[in-house]
Amino acid sequence: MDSNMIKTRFAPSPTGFLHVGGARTALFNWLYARKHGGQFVLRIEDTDQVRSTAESAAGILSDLQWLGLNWDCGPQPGGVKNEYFQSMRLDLYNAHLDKLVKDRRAYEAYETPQQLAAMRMVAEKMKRPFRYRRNMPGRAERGSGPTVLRFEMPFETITFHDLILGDISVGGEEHDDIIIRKSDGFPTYHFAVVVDDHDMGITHVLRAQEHLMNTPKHLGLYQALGWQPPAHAHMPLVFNMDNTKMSKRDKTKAARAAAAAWIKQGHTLETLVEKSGIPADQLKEFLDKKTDDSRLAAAIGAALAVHLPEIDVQDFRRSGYLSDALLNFIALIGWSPGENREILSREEMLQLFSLETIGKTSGRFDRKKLLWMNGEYIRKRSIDDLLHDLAAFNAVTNYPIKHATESQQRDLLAMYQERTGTLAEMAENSRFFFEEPEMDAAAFKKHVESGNGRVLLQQIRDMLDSITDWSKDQLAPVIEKIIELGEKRGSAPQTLRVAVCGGSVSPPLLETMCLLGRSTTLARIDKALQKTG
RNA sequence: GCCCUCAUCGUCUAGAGGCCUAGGACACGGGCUUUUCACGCCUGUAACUGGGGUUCGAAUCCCCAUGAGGGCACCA
Repeated sequence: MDSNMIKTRFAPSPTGFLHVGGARTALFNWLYARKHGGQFVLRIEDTDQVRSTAESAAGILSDLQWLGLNWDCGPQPGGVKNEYFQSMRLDLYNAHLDKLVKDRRAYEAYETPQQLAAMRMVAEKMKRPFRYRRNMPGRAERGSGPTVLRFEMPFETITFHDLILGDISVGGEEHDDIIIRKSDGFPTYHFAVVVDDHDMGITHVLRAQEHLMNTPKHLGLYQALGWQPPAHAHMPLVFNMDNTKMSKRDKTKAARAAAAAWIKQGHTLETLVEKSGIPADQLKEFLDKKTDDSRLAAAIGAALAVHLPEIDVQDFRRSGYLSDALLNFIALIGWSPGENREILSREEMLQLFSLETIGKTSGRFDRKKLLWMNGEYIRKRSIDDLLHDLAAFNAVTNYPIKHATESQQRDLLAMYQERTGTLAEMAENSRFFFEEPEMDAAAFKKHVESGNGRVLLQQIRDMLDSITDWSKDQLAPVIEKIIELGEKRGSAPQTLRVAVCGGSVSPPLLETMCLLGRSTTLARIDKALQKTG
């Protein structure tokens, strides 16, 4: 192995789903490693015993796989915990912890959380920042509280060169002696990252700017352990359009608002319990903001047919975004390939990517642009590729298109490719192919009931009925004739469309009726005729 | 409160002292095309946060102000 080989990592904590921000961090690390023929490591930072779950780790792996961000070292999808889970590396951390204690760089501290809170309060009253230091007065006595290990930070200015932001300096008086081993015996994040990044030979740490102020702490640890630190690069953050942080709370907030609006309309809580399938007590807790479970938010959103903002990678997948489009869009927040390039394949991204072209300013997540880009991807893609995308989409959703045959799916993809922004939009709009549509009353009134709609429809029915071979070739000339029917060009096809599709919008009638088949088409026309009585 | 970072159209961005009358894309407006909805094509509106320097010349360099964001946990 080349000792100069570049090695990056993505190190999520398994306390929830993979967030788009995390996906971007993973992407940039992946790009950097792949571009330079290096390695990309995936490490699960599960040192928080309370919040970490195996389920969440598995979800992160599958989201990364969906995005196509493959890793060279890391957990095995579907496998048991291996050495890329921090909870499996306690011996290693303890060995280095012991060494720091022996070197007198780490020491025990005994304050209770309450005592620490009180100390912070005092500092705040004095309008001074609270810094825990070994030589500070009033430290708790041994045995008086839980035992943690703290690292004695040097009292000196720490300067480092960030590959994106340039030189960053933090004065000695700003540091404090961070906890490196918690009272439960687990290392804290700060300690575990340093040990692991060193142990795994990570050469470049590319992470979000929210970690910028952690870097001096980590550098202090590297120095104390006698290790060469990796290069650091802090990327700009991504926000919502209103400049708020993108978080799962956006989903719960939207769901609560929808529920409140529903109840305000005069509906009862019980009907919501029924519609959403959420037990009453859980629903109440959620609405009272006692829990932030995004699953409940999703159930409420589905029950009330309101769209919740996508935040996690799987939200975007369920909404019918293609992984390539999502990746492309995410890459362009904070990075510009130059030359006015925007739509980029993975290969092109790899070719154009560099740390120098990553910007410094934080960006906003413009869903409208993502929607446009997703449409571009759908339009440019082959039906074969779209079929794969659709399969991945169907695996996590439950629209009727899920149960369609491959040939039907192909036909639908061909029909909707030019007129849909997402697979979910297509799945929703194509419902009428599979189930009897609920008639759009306004459209029915306008195009079928009023004027000579009924007469036109009867005429159309007769013309269609005479077709023996229900094929595109036979249907095409008939549709041409239908277009000319009636006094206003185009009004007859609308009458037919409403009768057959249940609304005034559908793909072109030729393809639509072809896929629908003769008997269904005629039956729906008959039903519409009957309805006009 | 303290520390750190950032600052070009509504949004993502190009721009490394003269190529800037500031370019591209999304969004928005107008038009063409059209069996609906879209797609597509043409076209328009729209920005260098403010103030001081430096320089023959500043969106670009420096300083200050302002604004925005991040960090200050036994979370990562």
